[in-house]
Amino acid sequence: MKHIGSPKLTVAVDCIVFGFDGFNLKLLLIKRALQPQQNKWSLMGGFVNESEGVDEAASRILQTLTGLTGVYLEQLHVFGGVDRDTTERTISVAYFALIDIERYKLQLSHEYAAEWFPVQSTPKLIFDHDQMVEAAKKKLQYKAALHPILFELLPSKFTIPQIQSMYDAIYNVSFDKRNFSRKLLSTGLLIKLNEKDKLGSKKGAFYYTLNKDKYQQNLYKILGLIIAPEHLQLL
Amino acid sequence: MKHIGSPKLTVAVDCIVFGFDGFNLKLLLIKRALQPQQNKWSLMGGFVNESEGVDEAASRILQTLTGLTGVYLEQLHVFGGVDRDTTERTISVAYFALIDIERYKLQLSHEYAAEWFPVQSTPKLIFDHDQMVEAAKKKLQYKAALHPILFELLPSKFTIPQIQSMYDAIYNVSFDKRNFSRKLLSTGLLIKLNEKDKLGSKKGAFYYTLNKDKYQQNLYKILGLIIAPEHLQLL
DNA sequence: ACAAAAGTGTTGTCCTTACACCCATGT
DNA sequence: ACATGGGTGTAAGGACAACACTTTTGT
Repeated sequence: MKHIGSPKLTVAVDCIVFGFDGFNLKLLLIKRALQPQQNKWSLMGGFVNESEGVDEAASRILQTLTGLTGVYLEQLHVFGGVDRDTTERTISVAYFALIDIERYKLQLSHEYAAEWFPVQSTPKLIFDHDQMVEAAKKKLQYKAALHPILFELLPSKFTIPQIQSMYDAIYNVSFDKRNFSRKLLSTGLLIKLNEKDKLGSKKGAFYYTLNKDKYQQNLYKILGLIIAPEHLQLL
Repeated sequence: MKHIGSPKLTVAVDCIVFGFDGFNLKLLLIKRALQPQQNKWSLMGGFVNESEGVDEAASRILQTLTGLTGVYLEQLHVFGGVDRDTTERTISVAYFALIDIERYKLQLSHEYAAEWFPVQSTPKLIFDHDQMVEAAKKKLQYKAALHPILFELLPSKFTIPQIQSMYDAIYNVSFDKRNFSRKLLSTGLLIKLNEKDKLGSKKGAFYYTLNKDKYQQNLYKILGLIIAPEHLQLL
């Protein structure tokens, strides 16, 4: 192979953003402003420029389309098939993010065409974006079984029943509440507050906050959290 | 944003190939044939063409440089920093693979400039390839703790002590041989043969083969194999 | 007073770990 | 006969799952 000019390709980034509103797991989608496929729903996507890193491009694109800043984005997978984009040959680096819907409610204002959809009932998306979402859901289930990442989805104050409904939603099961709360509290990641949330029940449920120091330390650890690894059927 | 021509970038692929020779975990490297950085050691890399998928490009490049075919390659990560390639702006999709060194010994003949290095003593590699190798080692440790993937590294016949020395090598520890073999056998993935390997000891160790059907079924499962998740300190 | 969800306690089972001995064989 | 690594057995402790009842309060 000689040193001729190397081939150049269009490189895109697409962001899968998950959120939780206290009841349902949701997905952030946007109505495409540009051709082709105008007005169809899609993930937040855009092209990587010559002058920026791929990770930076992802942050920039997410911010441009939704106003969201400071969101932790993680690489998911490269979708590089020849025919994935029907218009021109494009490879796409997919990213995914978890955010607390309430916290970003203001940032995600009506200036933007982005909207939350329950993950069970999303519209048909353009290109191979549905595949990307599927891959992201699997990765979320996989990681959440081992790492306490789902706290990213929660507001700064939350109750244990709220967390459980999130786990229940993500795994489509309902965990035993006694064992669930015991396991959760045993991590030492939660700090009990003296306040109660009275919306979900008559009795009210105590609020907790995240012990942030401990959370940071445990992010890179594996916790065997909540769901028994043997019950997972994913890669 | 208007629909102007989208920016185009050079997209490369780099392959990190792990192997095991019965004693040490090894890494396949190649002496670079082309400018720049000629004659320096590097991963197997090349450019993605307009007409091929990224995954296909990875297979093609690995085959071109080493003769290896039919190797399972898995996406590792995209390295997309602006300055990672000192020559021109290039993004690289890194792949990693596990192979049984003996099995591919013939394919990997002297026509090719690829060589095996013990992972502990690899030469300095070009660009950010050392970072890629680090990331691949972590991923290997991570995945191997949960999935029985390390069998990919083993020849069709192998002994339990051999497997253990592989795990010991990968995690830099020495597991208790009694608990190790019990745990391993409890997976039901191994079939005992009537042959013994007499090279490693006077007594000789029984050979086993992989129960392939069961292995395929379990690949997508999580097994909590060998090392206790709590002891892992990796992401 | 009753319905509805929160919260807490116990027990048995299984899995994991730690540890000690015997076995087969080449020299 | 002895040294070397291979192979097995067991008992104690810890983690997990299954399960039932009391508490609080809005209506």
